[in-house]
Amino acid sequence: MKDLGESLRARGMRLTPQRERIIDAIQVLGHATPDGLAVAVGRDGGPGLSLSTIYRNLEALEEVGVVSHTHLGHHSPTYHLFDHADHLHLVCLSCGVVIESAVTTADPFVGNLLALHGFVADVKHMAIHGWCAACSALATPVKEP
Amino acid sequence: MKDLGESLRARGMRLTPQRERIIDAIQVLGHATPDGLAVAVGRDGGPGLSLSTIYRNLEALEEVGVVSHTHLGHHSPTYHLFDHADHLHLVCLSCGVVIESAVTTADPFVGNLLALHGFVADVKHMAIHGWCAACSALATPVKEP
DNA sequence: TTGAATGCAAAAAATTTGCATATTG
DNA sequence: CAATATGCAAATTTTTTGCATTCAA
Repeated sequence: MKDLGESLRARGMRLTPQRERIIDAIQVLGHATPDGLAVAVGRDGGPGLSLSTIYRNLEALEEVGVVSHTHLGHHSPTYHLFDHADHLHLVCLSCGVVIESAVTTADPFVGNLLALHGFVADVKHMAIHGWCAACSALATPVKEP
Repeated sequence: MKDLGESLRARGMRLTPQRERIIDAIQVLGHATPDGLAVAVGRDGGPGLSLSTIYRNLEALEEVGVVSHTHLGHHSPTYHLFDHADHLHLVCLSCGVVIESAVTTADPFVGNLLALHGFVADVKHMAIHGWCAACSALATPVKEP
């Protein structure tokens, strides 16, 4: 990632301490939900951040390309650093575990979609749901998280 | 789909007019969000249904296996008849169009996931995001719906 | 008749917005 | 100094829940 301050300034945005703390927290957490971030940021020594600041900044940072988000399930959009975005997410509907897999795993599928529909797929954006090895062995699929 | 009334009764559930109207509306709409259903059901001649009735029944009907839902995006879980569930959804991040594709399109991908991770994928449950032919031609990807 | 289902209103959760104040560049 | 960000509180939006009443079987 280039210099964060510059990327922001290039767009008329500013580098505030809040933004730095949010990024640090995302880095520590790997995948972070907005209110998971609120909690994490509260633990970094500084004062807590307002939820609205978090929401607004996630949006801003995403625009600048520093973070991106994925939908792991019903509720949670989760954010991660853009650098760390190069994998797709497998979410177990039974136990909720999140597995990361190389994007290349999806290459043949992505190729099919392009060939058949002219559709350029971003497989990373939404998680793939299903059942992990352990849970599918038990063969007792349960409801969604 | 076998007899709906029986499937319900077999589980101690009842076949109410509301449930029939909800199913009819889903059939008409193809893909329906909870409050899209509220509107649609309001147009079928009868009185409107309470939103809570709709939510509760979608859950009930899903348990019985009559309908299932998919996440097309941030917000909307969308419901369809189980019969109509045999395709995966491609959602354009730019124009929002929803394309349906055969599940077999994903077979190689699903096979990879099973081989690499022992993960049994349900590719239908979450939509695949990306850019449709028209929008990717314009090469101006925009934000999420 | 009796337990399941409905409707309404109130409660929760998750985001978004308005606005005065503080801060960055 | 000017314009962007912040914090707080209030407004939205979406879904869930409690409870008295109604209705299917």
